Amino acid sequence: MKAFDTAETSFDSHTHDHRRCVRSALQTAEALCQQHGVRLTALRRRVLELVWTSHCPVGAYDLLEMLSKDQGRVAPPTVYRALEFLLANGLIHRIESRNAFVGCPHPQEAHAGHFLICRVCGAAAELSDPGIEATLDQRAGELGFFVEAKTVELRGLCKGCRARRPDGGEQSA
Amino acid sequence: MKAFDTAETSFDSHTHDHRRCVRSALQTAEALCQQHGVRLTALRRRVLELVWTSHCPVGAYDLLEMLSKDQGRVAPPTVYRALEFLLANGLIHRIESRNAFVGCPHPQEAHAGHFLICRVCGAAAELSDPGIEATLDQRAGELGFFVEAKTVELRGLCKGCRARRPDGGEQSA
DNA sequence: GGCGATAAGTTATACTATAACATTATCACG
DNA sequence: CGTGATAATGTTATAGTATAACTTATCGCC
Repeated sequence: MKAFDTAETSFDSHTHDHRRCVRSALQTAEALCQQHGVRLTALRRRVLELVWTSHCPVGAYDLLEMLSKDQGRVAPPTVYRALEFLLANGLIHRIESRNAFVGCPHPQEAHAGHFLICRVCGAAAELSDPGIEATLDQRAGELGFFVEAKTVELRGLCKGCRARRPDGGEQSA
Repeated sequence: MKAFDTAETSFDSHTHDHRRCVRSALQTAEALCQQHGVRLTALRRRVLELVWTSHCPVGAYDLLEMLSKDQGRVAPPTVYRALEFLLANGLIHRIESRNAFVGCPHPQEAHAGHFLICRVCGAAAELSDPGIEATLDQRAGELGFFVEAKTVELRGLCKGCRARRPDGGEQSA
């Protein structure tokens, strides 16, 4: 597996052309679902698009509200089922420490998502680092533990937010 | 920092003398709170003791129910406030992927908790591995990210549960 | 004993997630 | 086509997790 990260695009939401992210994500999703013989229905596609509105993890009830703007009234299971599908097919990741969801930028390759999450701008950047994987797997292995799923979430300040407010978000004195 | 893990004691709840774990945790907590000039009140102490009933992460509402057995009726803020205190003082950890809490076996040293969580027996073992820390910090650092908090949770099968049911918990055929 | 600060009690409510069952859409096959 | 199996969505209700806001009690200190 090759190293991979999205810190540049994720923590730079203001300047990069985010529509490209979205378009690309949807295209990849279409192709991948086709290839796997699963159905990216209009609803699922729309939820994926909504998750991709930004690089910030978005909550299920936020999605619910956004969805309600299109369709009329929407109930929780609708969005949770779409999320379940997207998770199962690796198109999004769940951020456990926020109860929220974020688009996966490289769903082609099966992988656990490792995240840097900025507490100021809220963006989540995905890492995929063979070093991290290897270290974790090795340590678990030594203890006889068989790993099925990994959650790695680092919270703090991204480069940009650090530069803008070195104190980390307090009002400036 | 030295390497550290609790896989033996955590994944071996049936055979080890768990009362010793509890007693030791409470003693350490007393000492530490004294030392830091914070108050381990009867309530907080009791909640810590309840969290330590086992090596399995326990939910806030489970604690609520247990507490109600002692005291009469107890409302959520009571237990959440105690948990908040215990978290702030490093006496317990929060397991994000379960919305649950587990006692910290070495609260003397400030550290992020890294966990192995068995999906069969439910126990959570804490790792503290300089290698993991270093790898994560380094990778974040390269991307200009300042890490304030880490969540590392590996879910799967512990050694014992693997031996008992290689399939991982399905009914045997 | 009175005062300020910290902790706990109380009530209400917000947020997150799923169970269970009814209905509709899709697709393979005859 | 039609029809029946399967998958997807709609609907209603409820379970599970967490916090806001305000009141009362307790502690430590002068």
